[in-house]
Amino acid sequence: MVNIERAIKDIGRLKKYRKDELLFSAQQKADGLYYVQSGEIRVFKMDEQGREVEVVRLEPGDFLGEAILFVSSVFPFFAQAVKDSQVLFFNKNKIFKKIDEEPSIAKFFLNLLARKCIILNRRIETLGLQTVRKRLIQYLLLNCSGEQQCTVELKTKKVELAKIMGTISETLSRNLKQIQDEGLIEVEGNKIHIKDCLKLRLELLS
Amino acid sequence: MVNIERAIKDIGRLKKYRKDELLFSAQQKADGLYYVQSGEIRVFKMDEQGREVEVVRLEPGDFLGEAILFVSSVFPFFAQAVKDSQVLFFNKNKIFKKIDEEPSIAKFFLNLLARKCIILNRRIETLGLQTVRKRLIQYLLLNCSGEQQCTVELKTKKVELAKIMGTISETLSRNLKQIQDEGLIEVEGNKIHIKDCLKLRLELLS
DNA sequence: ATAATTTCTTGACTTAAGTCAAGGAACTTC
DNA sequence: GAAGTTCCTTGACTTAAGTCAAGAAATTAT
Repeated sequence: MVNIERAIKDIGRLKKYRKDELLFSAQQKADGLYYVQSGEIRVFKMDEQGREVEVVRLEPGDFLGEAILFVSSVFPFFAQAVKDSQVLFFNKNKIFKKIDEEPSIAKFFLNLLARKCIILNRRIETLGLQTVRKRLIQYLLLNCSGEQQCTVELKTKKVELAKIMGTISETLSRNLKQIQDEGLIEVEGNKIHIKDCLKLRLELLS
Repeated sequence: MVNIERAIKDIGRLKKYRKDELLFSAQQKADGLYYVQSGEIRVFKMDEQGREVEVVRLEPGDFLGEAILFVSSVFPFFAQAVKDSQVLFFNKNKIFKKIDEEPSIAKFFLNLLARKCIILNRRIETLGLQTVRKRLIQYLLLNCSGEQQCTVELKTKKVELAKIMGTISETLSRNLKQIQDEGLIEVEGNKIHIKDCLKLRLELLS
């Protein structure tokens, strides 16, 4: 597996972006995919009113554009460096050529896409929960280490987190406060300490 | 592309299921993936209270278990034939062997998974909308032909559809009625006729 | 066809979530 | 370190959605 990753990195071309610089815009031709090596990337869309809506935030180790690569030809969103960042860019044609030579490369990407599907399915299950409270608790549980006591660090602003959970920042704020008042979590800036993971999980049942 | 599909079908083993028969249960070892040729398959989970929660309903041409195949080893859900059905079963090992011989097989599955990711992303966007009304409209628009006037046929019971949209059947019912009263759609059993696709789309902006 | 389920709709009511507005906390910038 | 942003929280209020209960409508079974 280490060899495959090495082989894959060999196809990549290193690109550097300064803070706030765009990696690409929506509607731009998608001729490859990206792998974040350092820094932080913000992926967002524009809604009808022209406001930016964050889709996801990427950290070192994350891929971007995998799905589009094998299906469509233009990016459906924008990508922007939040900090100075280094990414590897993989050209579509190079990858396809490499797959012909080396099938394990294909398996790597199959695994990558499959994992993505699983993550997306989890998010769908989360969003399907009926109350913001439950969606929030589920979100915390999915993003924590799973230990009895642990900490979830929010990488986005609360407005964005609210949007991701299908609500607004005020409601998110109130729910966080309520769960905190019940002694289940402790909010400290963008860190949320979970006091008792198991107890929190039980909240989803009621 | 036709050849690839033929090559893939050659690896598959035909399996027949009678109405209500289970294809597999949750926690069962996932040693392959399925392709629906005829009939209808219901995929569902069990929630904490032991109630069945439908995940998706599959029709001829649909795949099942693609993502799990390349990642995990057990199915996270149940699959059951709604009608007498014929499916092709693809053994995991056979697929992996075939990929080594024939890279285009890999590309087929890459495409399959990538499409799946895109569909899942759409569902996430739908679920992220704040009102049931908007989620419902978005759902209709995503499942219609796109023509000015068209019909969406609901394949599931309304309780299930409600769950998929993160709400309950009563709320779904009321929303459908309201949109109908506004003259945008016409509900006729499990068929929903869209009177004016463009007008309906405009509803998402407000 | 008739009866028996099951599924869908509707009404009255409760609860959760969104809106608007204001103030406070935490960053930036100079 | 003060001024200016931007982001977060809180309160009062409105609107949307969930709950419970009853009855229609549609299926399925007899």
